[in-house]
Amino acid sequence: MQAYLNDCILSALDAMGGAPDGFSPEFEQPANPDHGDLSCNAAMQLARHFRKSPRVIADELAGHLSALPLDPKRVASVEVAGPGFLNFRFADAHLADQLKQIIDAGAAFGKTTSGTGKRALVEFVSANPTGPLTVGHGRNAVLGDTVANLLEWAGYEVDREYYFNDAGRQMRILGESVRARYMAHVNPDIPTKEIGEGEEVLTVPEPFPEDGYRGEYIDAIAGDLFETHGGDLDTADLDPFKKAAEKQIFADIEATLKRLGIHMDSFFNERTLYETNRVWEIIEAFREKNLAYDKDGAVWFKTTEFGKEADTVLVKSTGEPTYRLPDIGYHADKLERGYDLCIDIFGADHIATFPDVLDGIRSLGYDADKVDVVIYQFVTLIRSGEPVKMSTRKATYVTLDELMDEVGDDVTRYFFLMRSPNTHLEFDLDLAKEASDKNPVFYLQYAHARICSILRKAEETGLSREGRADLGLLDHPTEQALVKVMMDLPETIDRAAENREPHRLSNYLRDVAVAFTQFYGQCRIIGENDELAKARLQLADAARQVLANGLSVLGISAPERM
RNA sequence: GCCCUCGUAGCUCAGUGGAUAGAGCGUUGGUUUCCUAAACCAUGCGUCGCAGGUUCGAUUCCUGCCGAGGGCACCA
Repeated sequence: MQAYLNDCILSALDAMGGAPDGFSPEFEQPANPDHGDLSCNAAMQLARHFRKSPRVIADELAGHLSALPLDPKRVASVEVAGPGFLNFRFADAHLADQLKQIIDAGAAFGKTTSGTGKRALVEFVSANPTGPLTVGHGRNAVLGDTVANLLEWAGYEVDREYYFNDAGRQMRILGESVRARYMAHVNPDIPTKEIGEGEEVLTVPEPFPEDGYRGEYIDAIAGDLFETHGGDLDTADLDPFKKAAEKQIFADIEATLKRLGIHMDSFFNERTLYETNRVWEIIEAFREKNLAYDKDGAVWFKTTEFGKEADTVLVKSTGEPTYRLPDIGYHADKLERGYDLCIDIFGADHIATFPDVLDGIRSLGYDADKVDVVIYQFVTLIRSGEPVKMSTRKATYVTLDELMDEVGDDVTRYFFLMRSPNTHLEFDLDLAKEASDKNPVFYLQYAHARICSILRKAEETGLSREGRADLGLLDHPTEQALVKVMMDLPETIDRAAENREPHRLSNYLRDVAVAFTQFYGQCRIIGENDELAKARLQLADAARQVLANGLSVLGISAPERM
């Protein structure tokens, strides 16, 4: 429709002496229904060009448009309003036609082709296996998975990847923490000590590292080791403890993700980048380009070349690379795998780190424009009106599993998706628990369940929705409003995918549910004459389909009964 | 000090350079012989942080200031 009107306006402009090169009219859906179904601001844009007031230009445009003339099956009216808007009203036949298209597309309605033929990789979660996923990881996980879903609906072929490192300092401390707990299982009389200060004081076995992991899961892993091996494990060797912890924690992480409906296509271990020598090859490449040099026993990256205030370290004097080096290698690897788009989902604390990585891969000759970073702001947990400070190591956190136990899987996903990624998310636990039945997600699901109920009841009364119906009978304002909002699903998905902003879809689905509920409140289906009932049944079924499609993109269930 | 994000209704937040800035929650009142009341209808709620600039037009873009959060390690 917009393409059609675009052409019409351009030919009208030709008749008026032509528009400037490269001009294309802008369209928008007016917020106020009195302003029609689609409005165009061409007259205002061209005020300077024609040296006339927008109002006059709009009148002339409208005149030429009616002389074309406009297809009466699509456009019912065009009028000039406000400072010079051209407001178009769609013909009823057009709406019926759109509804038919929604019905025919069915479960595929909403899919677009903007990414067709392109491959995308979404990297998310990427937590090192040092503890259970927390609420903070939850936002990352749900955001990443939903962005991936959106890209799939926009036509991309999408892979989901989890990047991790099981070799660093954190993992060593993890192993030491488990080992100390294990030693206490073997010898319950082992000397203890106190670590931490104030309210955070914890009594631990003597070998427990000062900054060790305090969570109960550590002791559970140690307990399992003791049950399996008794006291036979050699505590001089840290490796078995680290391995056992990693294995168990990864299993827990995967189980949590599965509960959220998330499946990773691949796990990428940072170690690979060392085994293939890629990181050292990158350093050599940088040296050749005069972007790396030695100083104080470390290898430095000349980030000043890219406008930074200071150079940064690539390899510490201990010989251990900083995160930058493997990250550059990892992104190079992704791009070599042929992806057209690589998306990273990062918390706001990583906001300053990725420019180095992008500069790095760009200077290696890769197309850094294919990398897109989604930054989300932190989740602030509120418990009893107080913010909860979270630390994995101190075990003052709420796990994702606990959250799902409290509020349910669908609410958890929806909560993380209902706000823009770049706003701080205030998560009031008490509110989420106590008032969970007031969560908007239920409103969407309820609308879906209600339609399913109507469809069941219609079937019982022998009313069929199969076959041809006269959709032109749907002329009630609430029916037309519903069709109009349903038509927007593909564009909403496209925009949400393009901007990596799932909340656009959450908000949209609420609009659909509202439009359906208003229709439901004013129009009956069962009990009307057969022709009208059938048309309305198909309309309701289409609304059900739109809700179901949208919810599936969000990864939220669409129940048939509630 | 420098960088990033945010500042919109009592609260939590939407808002594509456009017309009278929206929704949920909360407030108050009403609605059920009727396809799900987990609902609907009505109701009030605003110096869009402040000041400039660009524009026919700015909550939206630019600059400065104020405020909140995050980041500025040989941590990730």
